[in-house]
Amino acid sequence: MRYDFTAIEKKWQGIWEETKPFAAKDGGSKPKYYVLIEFPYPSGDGLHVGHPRPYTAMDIVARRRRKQGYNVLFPMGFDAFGLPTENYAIKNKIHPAAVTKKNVARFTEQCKMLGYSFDWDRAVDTTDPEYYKWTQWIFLKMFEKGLAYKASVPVNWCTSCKCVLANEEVVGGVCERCGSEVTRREKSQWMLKITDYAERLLNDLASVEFMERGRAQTRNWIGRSVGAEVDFATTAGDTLRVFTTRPDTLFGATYMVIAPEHAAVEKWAGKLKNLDEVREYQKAAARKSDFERTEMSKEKTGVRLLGVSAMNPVTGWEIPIFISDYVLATYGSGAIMAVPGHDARDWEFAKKFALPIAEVVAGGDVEKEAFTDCDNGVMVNSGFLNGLGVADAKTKITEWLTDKGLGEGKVNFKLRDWVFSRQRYWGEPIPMVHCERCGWVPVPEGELPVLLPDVENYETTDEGESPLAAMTEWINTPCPRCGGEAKRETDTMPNWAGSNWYYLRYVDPGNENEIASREKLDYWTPVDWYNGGMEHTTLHFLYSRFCHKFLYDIGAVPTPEPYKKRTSHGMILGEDGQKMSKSRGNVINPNDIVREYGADTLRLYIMFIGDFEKDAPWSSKAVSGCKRFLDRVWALAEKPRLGKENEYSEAHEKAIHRAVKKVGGDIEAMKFNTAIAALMSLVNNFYETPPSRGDIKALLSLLSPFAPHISEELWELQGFFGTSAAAAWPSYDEAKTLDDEREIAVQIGGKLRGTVTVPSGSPDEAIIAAALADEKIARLAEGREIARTIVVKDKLVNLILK
RNA sequence: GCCGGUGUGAUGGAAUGGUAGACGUGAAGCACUCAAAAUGCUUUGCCCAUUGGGCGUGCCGGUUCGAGUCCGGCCACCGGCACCA
Repeated sequence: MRYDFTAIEKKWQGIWEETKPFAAKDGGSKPKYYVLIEFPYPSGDGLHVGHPRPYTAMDIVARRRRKQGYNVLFPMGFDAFGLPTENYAIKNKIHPAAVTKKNVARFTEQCKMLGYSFDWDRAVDTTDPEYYKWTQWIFLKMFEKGLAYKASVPVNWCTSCKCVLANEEVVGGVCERCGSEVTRREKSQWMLKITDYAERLLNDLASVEFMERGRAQTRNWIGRSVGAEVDFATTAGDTLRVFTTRPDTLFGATYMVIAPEHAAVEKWAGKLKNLDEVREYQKAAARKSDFERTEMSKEKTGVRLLGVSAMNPVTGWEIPIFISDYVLATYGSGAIMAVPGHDARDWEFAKKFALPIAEVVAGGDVEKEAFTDCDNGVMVNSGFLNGLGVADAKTKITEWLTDKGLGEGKVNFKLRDWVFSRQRYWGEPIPMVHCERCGWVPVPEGELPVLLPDVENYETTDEGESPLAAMTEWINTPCPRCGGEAKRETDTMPNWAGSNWYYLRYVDPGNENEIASREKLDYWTPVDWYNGGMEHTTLHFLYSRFCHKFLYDIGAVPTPEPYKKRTSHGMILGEDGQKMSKSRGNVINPNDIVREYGADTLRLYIMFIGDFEKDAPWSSKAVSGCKRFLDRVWALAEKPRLGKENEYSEAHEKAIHRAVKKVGGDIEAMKFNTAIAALMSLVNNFYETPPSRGDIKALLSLLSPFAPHISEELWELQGFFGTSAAAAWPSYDEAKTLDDEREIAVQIGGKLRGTVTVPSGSPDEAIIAAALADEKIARLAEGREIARTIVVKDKLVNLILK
């Protein structure tokens, strides 16, 4: 009989649909294990061949865990709010909810086609009001705790999406989603105080198992720096506060620079003798896009404020103040003390404006260039700091500043608060009401969810207002506090809002009274293993950790971190080695592969394709290698075999024990490619010496997480007990993985000169004797004294000759 | 510039400091076949050669009996951050 993958896969998918063998039970005697993949955005294009990589990987983990006796939760859902759906709806004049429904149905069907063991009864959809009710509830709680606030801030505005973007969504000066230009706009926006959690998000990363690449990326993004704030008195009679990481160089501060937007300019306007010039510079800076402003190669510009100057608190010098766009308004206090002797940017600026450059750490030549690499230097020209090392000087000056009330130690972060408003339709309404009398008032919890109303037009207005702004009867609502006239917030949440907490909902998806019951959260959380894309490290992954920590603080969840272990996969590239895209015409559709080779072959190939963490180009040719492997398995296992079901043949016992060890270990290390290679080797062995019934059973049990349909079919054909999915993962005996005899490499002076075969575990002397007994080795060693021998048990002997 | 990662046959990629190139693709050959496909088996890093030997993991050094692996210094590519004081 031929391997009819189409019929087999259809048959088993039908059985799984009906008997739900992968449904997770809340509680029980087995240990729990929560496996999570990032739920997809159900786009109109359907599943991309990139999706099956993480899905298959985690399906393998989930299926293996079940075989190991765990109670496994492996859920799936849809992150369905978002722009593409909205744009599609606008273009085709369909309601986004209808588009979403269709896309979700298609994704679901495709996942089922690939045989994933998701617990479909727990599927969530972020656009379901019963779901977003809780997304809104979390927002209300954040508002209650002062973590959600409305502020007028300069925001990133995507000119094409007509929408505000979070900093995380701007990549290289353009919109992460559409690649269009991003400009600055001042807008009143809901903000989330993620900065309050910066320290914890950074520190607690230590308790998450995560690759170094991801940790480093998170560290960069949070951007913690330690320094001090210092107050400089000014001739305007006030003080100017700066942040510096180098308080030790305070004696070298010869001028100050403030950002063009700094409030002090307005405050001092009356005193400035060159106000016109200053205004001109401010205007020019405002015109520039962020991207232009931050271009490094650009020459420094600035204007000196005439009429106001500052005083260096330690030297007593009167020092000039400049405005320049190399100082950012949004970091620290928007002002710096410039130490041209020890900062490259300040040095460049000082040279251009002919400002004095003071050396305060010995060792460089500050006239030639800034001496910045001076952590081990010694302080000079620095009064009471002279002779101290840089580190000691930092401590001493910070103490001194604190004593005198001139400043204090301070930690700053690059991380900014999260802009949480979007001027779009297809998102969760922000459950807030604005009342002239009471200000911003939260919608009472009992009135959640605030439903998205049906509107005629989904397009953002040209003024940048949400389509909801045109819905007067929806907008006008009594103030929940005073009952007076009030208006609803018309902005919606960004599409990250729903994905912040979805893993909590899977635990208890039908709960009408809370996010999830405490009992179920206690049982299932934290997520044991979470796999997702590297591109979400500073977006979804960071956001959801923040959200989770907040929920922990208000007692809504039992753990401070949502995920125990995080892994990431590489991209599947086109055959040309380029990113797959419609415009390049190098897109592989999983449906085509399933039709031609079957789901099991696709699953196997996508795992065999290469190192899971690295990008890998698709190869149409190489797919057939995996199909060939399954054909070979089929041909072996469809025949009746001799022997007992639960015994291995003598010929293959060792190979099987080895394969069990290798495949299991490789799955844990996400080295699926070598796990499959080990299975292929085992099958190659079976072709050399026919396997027994028990040998076949072991092979199918190991293969079952990778290629579940064919494994199940052959399992049934062989009449083995139960199903391959439910059968226990085979155990191995270390002693049985070892050969009786070992081939020992014989080196002379470190160079391989031959091999000898000795019994396993032979003592060193026996190995040396065997090596010297070898004809070739004996010849090479003849007449020369052996100065030294190195023996690596069961592996190698190295003879050092004089 | 800072942080992180990667560099191995024609090719995707394997190798806890211990026989480099597992497994797969591709290629070549043999068997089966009228023939082809499919399948099965064999070979396949480079160079010289008769046994055999030399050279090989981006480059240059070092440590070691022994280095793809560890250390120092470079080069290239990829990713993140980037005038963050």
